Amino acid sequence: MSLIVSQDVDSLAMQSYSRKEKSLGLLVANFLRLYNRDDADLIGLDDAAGKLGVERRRIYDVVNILESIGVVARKGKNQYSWKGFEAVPRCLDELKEEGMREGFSNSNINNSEKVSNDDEREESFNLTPDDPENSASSKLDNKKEKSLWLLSQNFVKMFLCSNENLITLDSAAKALLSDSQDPMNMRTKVRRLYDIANVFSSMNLIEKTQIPETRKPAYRWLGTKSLTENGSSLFNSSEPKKRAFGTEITNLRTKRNKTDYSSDIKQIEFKNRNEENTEQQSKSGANSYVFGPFSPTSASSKQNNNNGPKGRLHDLEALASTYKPQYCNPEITGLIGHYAGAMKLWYSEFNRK
DNA sequence: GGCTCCCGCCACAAA
DNA sequence: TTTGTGGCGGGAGCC
Repeated sequence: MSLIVSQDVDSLAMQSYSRKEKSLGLLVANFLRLYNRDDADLIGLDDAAGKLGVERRRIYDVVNILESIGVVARKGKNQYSWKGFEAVPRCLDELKEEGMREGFSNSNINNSEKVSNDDEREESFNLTPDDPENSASSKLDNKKEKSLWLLSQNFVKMFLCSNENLITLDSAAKALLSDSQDPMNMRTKVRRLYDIANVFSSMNLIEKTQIPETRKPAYRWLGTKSLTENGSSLFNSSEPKKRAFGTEITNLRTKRNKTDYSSDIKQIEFKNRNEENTEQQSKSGANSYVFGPFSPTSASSKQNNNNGPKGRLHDLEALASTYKPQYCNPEITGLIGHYAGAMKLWYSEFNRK
């Protein structure tokens, strides 16, 4: 088996980082799948990050964008409440109304149009935008103006209020840049619009397409129909899941990531804690694995039904295949190789005796 | 080679 | 001072 393991280790090392599996779109789909259920109420950011196996920072991106269309609402520090897809149509109506008032029309998509400032978030930013003396508040104003939440709302307004069927991110960025047309600002804004577009695409609110004449990538508004019709099933936690963040790791940490064992361990622990709730359960075989002295803490209570050495060996191999990308940093894989070798020795001794 | 967008640094606010 | 929040842009994967 050590041969198998060492081959696995080698192949692991060969595997590369996959960007698609870490996308914000996929993350948001998993987020929605996680919380789109009847008993969902409060969402803790740490909890979400832990369950989805991502850094907290990414959860901020997700909730900020989702908040902009009313799926979640900020309750307080570290906490959001789940509003659900039912809240979206109403939120979009309000955004459309606002957008119309603010002049988000076809004519000013290529204008540097302003930014809305009449919303509940103002409370948390505590703005006094009319006070030029107040540099702190103007800083906040500036920050707010650049927030993902607001950018997201304005992006939606562009779709809702303009007659334009297709909107490119470039034109959106130009239209939404309130201050300058500085290329650096443009680049930054476009980056953020990519984030937002990915989230909305994964929710089927918009769809990526091309402008027929120029073949330039553009987005088309699909609206809430597919969201309200499919949303409940598409993101329903009772539905069979696709790969969920943190429950099945297929991505490797290579260049893009610092070596972070704690998150590896956290993900293992989370997986074991939640195995019974995941689709992975039946095929992983890992939940029946008896861990050795180095088992994840939460796994210790799981007992193996298959007590024979061969069964264990089989489980070990199943475990190796189930978890193999998890251990893809040199130190961890080296460690696994070491213990796999030791266990092989132990099993052969055991069989002989 | 340009497009796309993940990742995490770091500034700033809040506790 | 610590913790929470999230803007920002470098740079790497993708096409």
